[in-house]
Amino acid sequence: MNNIICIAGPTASGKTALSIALAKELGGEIVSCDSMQVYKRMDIGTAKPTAEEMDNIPHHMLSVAEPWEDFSVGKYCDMATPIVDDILARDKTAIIVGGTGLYMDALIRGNAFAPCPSTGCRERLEKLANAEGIEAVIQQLREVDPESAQRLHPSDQKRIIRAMEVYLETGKTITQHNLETQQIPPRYNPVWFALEDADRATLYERIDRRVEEMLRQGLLEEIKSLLKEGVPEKCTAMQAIGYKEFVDALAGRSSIETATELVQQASRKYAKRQLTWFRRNPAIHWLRRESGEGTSEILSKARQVLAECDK
RNA sequence: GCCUCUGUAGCUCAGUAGGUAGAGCAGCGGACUGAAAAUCCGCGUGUCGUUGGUUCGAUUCCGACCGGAGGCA
Repeated sequence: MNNIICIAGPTASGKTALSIALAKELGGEIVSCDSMQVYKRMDIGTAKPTAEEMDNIPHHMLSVAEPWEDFSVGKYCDMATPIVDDILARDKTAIIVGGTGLYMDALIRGNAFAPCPSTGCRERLEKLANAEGIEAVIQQLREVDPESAQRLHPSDQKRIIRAMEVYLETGKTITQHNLETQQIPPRYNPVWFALEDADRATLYERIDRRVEEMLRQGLLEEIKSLLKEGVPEKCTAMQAIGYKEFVDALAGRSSIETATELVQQASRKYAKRQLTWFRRNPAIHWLRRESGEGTSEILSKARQVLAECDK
């Protein structure tokens, strides 16, 4: 009997509904795996489940950080791992659900991340890149970690700086670090699910409708009050889809209509990237939603897979 | 009714002095090890409005027709 279940899938694919239905059936608890639902007071735009939807099923890792905090995969794993262990210790099923593939993989594999101390090292590298161009950082990286310098695209400034930072902070190259973490066997062995629509257009329609629904539920008010309490416009949380675009509109840099379309479009692209991430996970059982199918059909498909796994 | 402009990718538009065409956006595919709802890479998907004519060859030149915009009546 496997007592960890992962539910992945693109945005607006029905992960929340499935996870709660499964939790009721199995006596499980839900661990959210979403890089934006961790922030407090960002409820509507991140599509957090409401108290009514949760229906008394325990939910973890929702609203655990302040919007101005810099959250990260590392923090997520540090917080979520003991929660999962506790659920298992109480002999209940842990249902890990969310759309942030990096976080989910890291939690399951028990990744040890290269430390990220705030010694100003990253800032210095960023300054160098801005002043002399990223080529200067690539040059440094090439000397200590030629594999990374070769592997990373010259335009991918973020990863180039990160690679150099890891070396400067730890004395070990990120190449070596990655190699070592790959050797470690996964911490957990879950049953993997991911949701997918038979027809991409159906997903896109659902995304469009959901953005409109968020506006009706008061997304603009939510954003206004975050700004009012002093959450900086450029912090990580405000980079979330549905926030950055409406921040621009509220500041008069675009219209609400334009922002709405941008949010819908960004969500479509995001859904595509999520699917790309999950597709390369061979352990995933894909729950394919044919047109017109709802949560009950998906739930019974999941049930079948679980029965197979129990044999 | 007449005159002028216009019709090329899903959208906005280039272009071919006649040799079946290319940009941006959209879309599709991929990468991803402490910002990941972030960041980055790759890929043109086409009855060139329709139909005749000229031509070895027409999206390109000529005619007619159809659709759109404007002007004169």
